Parts: sequence; C-alpha cells; structure tokens
Amino acid sequence: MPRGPYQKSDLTRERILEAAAELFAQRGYAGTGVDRLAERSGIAKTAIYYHFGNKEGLLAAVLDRAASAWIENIRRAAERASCPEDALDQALAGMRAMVDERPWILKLLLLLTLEVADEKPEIRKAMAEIFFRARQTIVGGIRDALGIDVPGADAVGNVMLGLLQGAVVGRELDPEMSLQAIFEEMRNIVVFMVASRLDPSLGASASLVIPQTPVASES
Amino acid sequence: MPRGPYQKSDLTRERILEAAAELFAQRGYAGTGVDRLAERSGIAKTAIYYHFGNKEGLLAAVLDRAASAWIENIRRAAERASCPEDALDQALAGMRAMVDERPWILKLLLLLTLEVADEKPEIRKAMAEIFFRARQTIVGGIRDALGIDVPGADAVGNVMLGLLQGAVVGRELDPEMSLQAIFEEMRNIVVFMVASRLDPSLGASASLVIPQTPVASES
DNA sequence: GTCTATACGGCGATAGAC
DNA sequence: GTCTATCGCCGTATAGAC
Repeated sequence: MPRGPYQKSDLTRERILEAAAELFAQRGYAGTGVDRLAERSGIAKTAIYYHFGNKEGLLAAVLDRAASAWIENIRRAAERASCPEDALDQALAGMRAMVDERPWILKLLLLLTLEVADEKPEIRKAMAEIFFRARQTIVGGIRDALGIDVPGADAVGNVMLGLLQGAVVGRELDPEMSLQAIFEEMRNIVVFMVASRLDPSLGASASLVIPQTPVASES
Repeated sequence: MPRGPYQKSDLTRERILEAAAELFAQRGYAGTGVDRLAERSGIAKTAIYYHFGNKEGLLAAVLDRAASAWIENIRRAAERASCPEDALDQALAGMRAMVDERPWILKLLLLLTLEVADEKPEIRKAMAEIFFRARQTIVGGIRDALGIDVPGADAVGNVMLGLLQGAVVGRELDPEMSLQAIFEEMRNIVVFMVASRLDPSLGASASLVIPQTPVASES
C-alpha cells in the first residue's frame, strides 16, 4: 500500500527496531537470532541487513533509541517543577511509570551493559555516555527544582539510578512486587541526601542508638 | 595420567564450573558456547555434557555455586559484630571487597537474572530464592547487630542490594570508578534508614528547605 | 531505492561408538 | 571419559523482483 513517492522504508526500520528492542530486552543480544527478529517483525531477514549493515549496527540503533527514550522520560519527569518537593514527587512518579509501563527500556540498557560492554568498547562507551547523561539530567533536575547547585548531587543521581536498577531487577524476579514501597523509600532517601548536603549537620544527627521505646523487639 | 582408583572427576567438574562462571559472567549464557568452555577449561566438550547433562544443567550448577559464595560472603561480612556501627562497617567492607575482588559473582547473578529469568521458570525461582536469602542475611545481620528487630528492615536490605548492583554496573562501565564514595554513601543511607525506623520522628525532620547560607550557588 | 529468495560456511548443542 | 558424526540455526553474501 504505497502512500506516495517517498520511502515506506522508515516504517520498516521502525518495525525492526521495535521488535529488536523487545527481543533484546527479553533474551539478550547473543540470545536473539536475526531469524527470530525477522519473524517477529514480519520483515525478511536480509532486509534487516540492508537497513543496519549487520547485527551490531542494529544493536547500536536500538541502543540509541532506548537511550533517547530513557533520558527523555527522566527529563520530562523532572521538569514540571513548582516547589522542590513537588518536583521530586513528579520525578519519582515519572520514573515509577517508566518501570511500571515500559520496563524493557531500563532492562535493555542494563542487560546490554552487562552482556556486551566487556567485549565491544564502542558499545561500552555509548553505554557510559548514556548513564552519564541520565545522571546529569537528574542533577539538572535537582538544580532546577532548588534553584541552587547542590554539592555532591552526583551521588544523589547515582543512588537514584542504582535504586531504579534494583527495582527493575526486583520486578524481573517477582513481577507482582509493589513499586510503592520502593519509591517511597527512594523519596525518603533523596530528601535525606539532599537535605544533609544543604545542611551537613543533619547527616550527623542520625545514629544507631536504640531509643528507649523500641517499636518491636524479640522478647 | 591416572593418579589412583578414585575419581579425578571432582577436579574436572571443578575446572568446568570455574571456567563456566568466568565466561558466563563475561559474555552471558547464550553468548558462551560449550566449545569455548571446553577450550578454556581444557576438557573435552562432550565431557561437559557427561557431567552436567546439558547446558542448562551446567547453568544450574554454576548458579548454585555463585549463590553460595555470595551469601556466604554477605554472612561472614555481617557476623563479626561488636557495636552496631562497627558491624555495619564490617559488613560494608565485606561487600566492598566482594565488588572489588570478585565482581564476577554479582555480575553473574545479575546478568543471568536479566537474561534467562524470563524464559526459564526454574532458574527464575532459584534466582528469586537467592536474592531473598541475601536480603534475609542482611536483615539477620541488622537484627544481630542491634539486638532487636528493626521494623521494615527488609527495605534496608533491598536498598543495600540495589546500591550494590549499581556499584557493579557502574564498575562495568568505568572500571576505574572509585568504590569509596559509593560505600560511604551507602553507609550514610543505611544509618539513616535504620535510625529513622527506630525513631520515626527523625525521618520527618529532613526537608528540602534551603538553609540561610547555601554552600554553593549559581549566582 | 527497498525488499525478497536462496544458498553457504561455520559453529551451536547433542548422540552414540569407542 | 574422548572421538567422530549429525543436524539445525547463526550471521552473512549475492542475485534479482518490485
């Protein structure tokens, strides 16, 4: 069904990329045959090679796509600020929606990092760049929300990304697992980290002394 | 070269398992051919099938091995308590050493979770069990160190495991990355989480209000 | 320019004889 | 335990159809 003199090629590319993202996220790079990709996308195997050169070219394209989607998601989640705490809640809600509705994005990035970063320096560099940009986006969101540069905000980004990964892996092992608790915890931690950076005395106030009235005990 | 009437079989198994753990962690399950395993371990390809039945049997054995090593590592790290903060430092040091010296253990577990948990329910169950046990071990460590049950200690375990994953992935992307900062952060967070559970008013005290004298600003 | 049909060399996992 | 054989799928090249 030709719709004009121009390429339907883009649509084909799109379908291939979609299938590839899905299958790579499910079974990994090495575990996904080009045959399967062709079958899943309904496009001849060799057309894939026509469009992307080879399997690694396809991988790069998929990666690029997932990275953009991810960063964009984080960025959008962070931008709608009003007051700082509101911005944080918005950002967390956005991240949570991403884990909930499109978990394959993060899973794909994570899986490919572990699977191919070792062997393919190009891919590793791309990956490092992606995670760096993601962190920068978070740091930028914090800066925008508070109006000032928080010293050591990088660490906050790292922690958020780490917990996000944890959520994805946790979901993989138990799909029923509630995200509620995780993101509430994440909120507390982020608030604590930022607050203790704005007012260093705060960090010291917490200690492991048991209060007089323990909430629960073994006896 | 026979060295006695008894099996050198165990040694062979050992060598295969060692090579498998190494290669699975490096290139993933699907990405590692049995040919390569044979070459690496210096044992005939089909002997691998003799010992483990098939590739999946080998996977299960490798998993079991890595899981035991991991849990054992966490357990040992947590047990040498004296005062609570000391126990935490010991535990963190142990985890850090694990990430630093034997990163392949966690990487293997992580990679296999993402790669094969979807398709092989048995493996997923085993994986879930492993992570559950790891968390239980952490929770037990906290209980032992403090002498009481901390309510919601599960969440502390989840956060620690998430950050641990983050460290492994981060190292994968940048092997030079310092673990110092990560584990210091982890310490602060754990102390905060435990303290705010023992004394819930603490959690509320942190807020995102900017103090009068910001440490850094854009102006 | 965009895609399909067919073919091929190689390596994957596995079985059975020794 | 090893050796040899089998067979299917893997990634890829080429030749042409639309």
